[in-house]
Amino acid sequence: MAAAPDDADAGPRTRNGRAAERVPDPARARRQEHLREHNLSAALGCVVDATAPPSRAQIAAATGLARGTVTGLVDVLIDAGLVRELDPVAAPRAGRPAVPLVPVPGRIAGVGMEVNVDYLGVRAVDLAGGVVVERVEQDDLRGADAGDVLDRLSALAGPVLAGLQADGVRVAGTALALPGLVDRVTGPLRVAPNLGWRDVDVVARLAADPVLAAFPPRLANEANLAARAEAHTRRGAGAPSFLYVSGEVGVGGALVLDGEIFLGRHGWSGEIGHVVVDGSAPEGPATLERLAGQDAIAAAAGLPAGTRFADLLAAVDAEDPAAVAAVHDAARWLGLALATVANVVDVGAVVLGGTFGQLYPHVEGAVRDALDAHVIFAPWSALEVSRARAGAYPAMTGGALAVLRQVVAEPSLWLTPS
Amino acid sequence: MAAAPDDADAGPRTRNGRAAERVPDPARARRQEHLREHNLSAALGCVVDATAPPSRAQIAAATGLARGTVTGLVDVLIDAGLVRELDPVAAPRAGRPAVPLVPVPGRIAGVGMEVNVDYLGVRAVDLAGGVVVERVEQDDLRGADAGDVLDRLSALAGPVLAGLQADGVRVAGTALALPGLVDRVTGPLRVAPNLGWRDVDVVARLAADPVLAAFPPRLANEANLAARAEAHTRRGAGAPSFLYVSGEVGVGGALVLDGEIFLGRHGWSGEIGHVVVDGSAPEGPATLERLAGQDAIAAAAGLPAGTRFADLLAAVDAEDPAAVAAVHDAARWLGLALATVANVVDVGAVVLGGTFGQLYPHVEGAVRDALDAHVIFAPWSALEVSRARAGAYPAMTGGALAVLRQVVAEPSLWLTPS
DNA sequence: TGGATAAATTCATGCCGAGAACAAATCCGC
DNA sequence: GCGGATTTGTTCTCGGCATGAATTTATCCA
Repeated sequence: MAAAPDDADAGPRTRNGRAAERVPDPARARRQEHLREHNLSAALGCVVDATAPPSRAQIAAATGLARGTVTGLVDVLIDAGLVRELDPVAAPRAGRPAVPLVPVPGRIAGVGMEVNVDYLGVRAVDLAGGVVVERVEQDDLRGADAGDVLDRLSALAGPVLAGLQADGVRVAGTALALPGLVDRVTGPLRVAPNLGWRDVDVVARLAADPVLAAFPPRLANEANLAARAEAHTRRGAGAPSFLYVSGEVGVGGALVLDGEIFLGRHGWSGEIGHVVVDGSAPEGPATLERLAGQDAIAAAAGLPAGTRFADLLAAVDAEDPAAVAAVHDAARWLGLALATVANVVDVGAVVLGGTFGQLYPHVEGAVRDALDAHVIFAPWSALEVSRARAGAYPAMTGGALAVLRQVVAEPSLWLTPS
Repeated sequence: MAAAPDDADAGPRTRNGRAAERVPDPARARRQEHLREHNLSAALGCVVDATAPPSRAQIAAATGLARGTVTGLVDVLIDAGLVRELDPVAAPRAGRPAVPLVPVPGRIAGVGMEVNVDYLGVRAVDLAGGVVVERVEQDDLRGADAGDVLDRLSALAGPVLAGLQADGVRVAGTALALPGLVDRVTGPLRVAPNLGWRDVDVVARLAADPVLAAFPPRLANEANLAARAEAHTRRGAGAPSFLYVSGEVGVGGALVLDGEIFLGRHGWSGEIGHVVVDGSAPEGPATLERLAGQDAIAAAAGLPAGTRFADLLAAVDAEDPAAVAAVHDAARWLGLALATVANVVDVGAVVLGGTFGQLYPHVEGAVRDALDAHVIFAPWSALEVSRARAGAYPAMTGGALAVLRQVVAEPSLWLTPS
């Protein structure tokens, strides 16, 4: 097990190969130097992930470190320009007021890019979680040439990166979300059915752009990154765990466990669209995507092939009986698939995003019913069902956050202001 | 060179009184001491998990620690009686011969117990992985009173525990495997359908036995523990990851990721028997267990209800056409369920245990076909399919190993020979 | 205004891993 | 058979770093 120099990966590996977490991971503190790194990471993580700016004392309490130790760690982070003090806030109690600590905004940014069926775009997020800049172009990219589209993405993202650097923002890296199967590191895109892409060396193509060449993107599945953004918005009371469903033209998904995306060997986990829910369908075993994908719903609703989602949504909101029934049917299949997954991974919540999020009022009931009926542990612990709250283009945000997570995981790489 | 100037740690290293005061342990006594604990654990883990006895130098290489550091760690483990040196083995190369290190056999044991539909038993395994003692009783326990069965288990396991202690074996703890839904720690058994149990406070009942009362068992699902044993036999080239299927009367399963059992929130993961594979079945959505459980196969084979598995196996081995067809059909459903799970968790291998292991030659083909056809990433990375190799009653072994894992995880608790 | 309370800092202490030097034990070529 | 090469294991010094107590700072409250 040598060093593993690929730090573009999903974080440092422990002896188990699992992604390292912030606080409760004893497996990483192997050497003395790693001890320091680990504690720096824990302190920075407290500041970055907190919903309210923590004081040094709160960091000490959260990490279990001595207060004096935290003082030293925070000094380092402040000197590096990663963290800044706010003015002390008078508390409604006796004692010296705490000094709130926040990530320095606009200092370090992660850049998330996305190519999807209907749009492509780029979004930069700083350590404080704020959107620094974003560009999105709407277009129907089904069947478009992969090279052309990637060149177009370069033209969009290159100036954004250049602009960030010109403004003195350090770019921590980039990530690219794609609606298909991509290897977890930087391997080629295997297949993106709804784009019509197959075996595309995305990174090489983007490297043709001189600016992007300096920031080779981590590739990831669109649903996985969207789930990361969702996990970010739901942090707070501990790291959330849920099953995320991202309906687009296809049906994607991701598994979030304790705030971490579960990637699996290659990063191909969460393909809930390929869950087989009807094994005795006349044309052969049918997957969820075939029964509840956008095209299937439109067809069942009596809408012409190639109907845009907006039209379907309009029909449903107008309470067109066929459309409502079609959505309800799809929701039932979705519920069955989710119940299946829940039985296998024992997760406590389901989050519906993408088109299913937009159709939420019309799918929630059927999904709940299916879960209650088919999840074996439902009588003791019912699954929570909710709607995605990460906002528009969550995969772009998720990609940026994935990059920023590297900064938090290894703060020592960012201590020298370059 | 063990021994050395013994005068042993007559006093616990007189840490200047600090040791005594550290006992309170505020939530998490952190860092510095955890570093030592972690490295001790890593060293012991190397010795325990290795397939060939490692030398100090190999431990240093595997953990990344300095050789001198490893010397110190190993000294502690040897003094504690957890590890022992073997005679140096002349190597076919230059250099001082390495001193192989092995766990001391028969010194510390984990005890795994199991209650299943057809038998109950207990097995003790020591740190070296050897079976110290075991007792199994065959009986049909379907519908038997839970209290009676647990008393019987007490009568079986109590003397085993007493005997171990009489022989000077330190019992690290006990685990109990059950064919049902149990909370991951020691919560009550929620439901074990094939035993006909529901909401049984297993731990309390076992505590009625004075010997067992001192070793309250960790409860776990039978398939989960069987998978742990399977992972143990498959260690070697790194920690294995696979999807384990345990066919008994029902169909259970477990997810093994990097050598660890994936438990989920409550320990209810892996219930592959409740995967919905035929959502449009006439009587309502059908689970894998309903279509490929033992009773379903027997019925499809034209055998009377309540047929014993041995009779089914005999019919299949005799190439009874109905039986072969029934098994093949079940295998197809199994393959669909496994493909579904693989699409969601991106794992690279499938291991068939329990009855599916015994039927392996008759199910392998259909399972492979289904996986190839329905796993989205199969064209790039086909799933390996293999048969369980952990031997008889794997859940008992897995339970014992689960207990021993605690010893490896926190060696400091076992340093004082008590 | 002084005491209580809490946050943050300072500092002496000691644990622990790193790394180098050294000792031990073997193989190999001459 | 002898010396050098090689690898394992031990010893020892050094320095990093967390710790915990004492101290300082800053506010609230009676």
